[in-house]
Amino acid sequence: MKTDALTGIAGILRKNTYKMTPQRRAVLEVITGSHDHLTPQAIYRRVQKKYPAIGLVTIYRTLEILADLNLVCRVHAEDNCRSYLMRRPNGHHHHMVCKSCGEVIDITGCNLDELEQRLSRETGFKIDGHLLEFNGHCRACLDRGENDNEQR
Amino acid sequence: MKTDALTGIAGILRKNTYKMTPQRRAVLEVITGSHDHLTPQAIYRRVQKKYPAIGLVTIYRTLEILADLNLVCRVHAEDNCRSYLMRRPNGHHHHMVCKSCGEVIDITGCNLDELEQRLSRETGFKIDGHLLEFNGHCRACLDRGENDNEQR
DNA sequence: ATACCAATTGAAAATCGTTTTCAATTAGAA
DNA sequence: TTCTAATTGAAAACGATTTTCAATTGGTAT
Repeated sequence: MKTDALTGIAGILRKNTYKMTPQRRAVLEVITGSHDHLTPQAIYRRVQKKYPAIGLVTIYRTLEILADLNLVCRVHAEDNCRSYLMRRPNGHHHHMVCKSCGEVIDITGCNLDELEQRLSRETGFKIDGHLLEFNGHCRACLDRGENDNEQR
Repeated sequence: MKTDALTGIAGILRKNTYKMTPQRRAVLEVITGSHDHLTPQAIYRRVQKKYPAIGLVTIYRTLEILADLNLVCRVHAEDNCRSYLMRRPNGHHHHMVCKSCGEVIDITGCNLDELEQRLSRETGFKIDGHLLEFNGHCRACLDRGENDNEQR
């Protein structure tokens, strides 16, 4: 499964004149292996365990490419404006983020279309899109006290 | 009207052991006078026209206080994670931002409660809040070509 | 297998936004 | 007017991100 996904991604990269390198593979493994949203720094630290020579710049560059190709999502939390997540559903979706552990749940089917249409009609705005994220605490964190600190 | 609002704010500041200074008044005049969301830099540039000696640090410090007192809103847009806006409706609301001119329209009544309740029920999450913003182009910009560049 | 070229890499420096430090100034209560 | 705590601006510190550049490497063509 993991290998399949990565070779698939390798193909997508090649199609766009990008190359699959061990560094990029390591970054992808970290992102794929996490259900949390991770900052570039967090990804860096994790990748270093498997690939100590990697540079932080490479993380940034890889993330930029992956985001351009829509392979990863960039999450905008209130506190932390930049972290990344493997793109799981293919279509339009949003995220619900646990403030304690960083767990992210995908949400498909936001019912904002009718609101958008109403707003458009009332204000004359042409609405291109929206940014929607829910934040709170997941069941597991609630159960064990929910007072954990933010993960970085 | 302008003077009234500012003296009202002066009172709120005093109640919280803050002082009303010419610098803070200048910042407030800029924010009050704009219907766009403004970055600290943008506010700085505008305030400088009336008050050239002001320091950028003062802008940051003033914004922090005003946001703490809930007198201004901090807006998180996709591109720009930090800009400020006079707080207009008092309760829960969101913004619709024009990508061309920066015009902001307040939206009260997002119908997300039922979605939140459903998600909560289905996933066990305790949802604290959400981040919602619409972006697009306002009527005026559409009419005159809509190709303007981003404002900073 | 080999050669080749464009893409990629890491280190260091540059840049940007933001925060901290500090000594001098100022608002506003007494 | 006096006094004190709050405020100010400059400079330095800081952290995140980007740019520059010479050296390396992936993958296609041979």
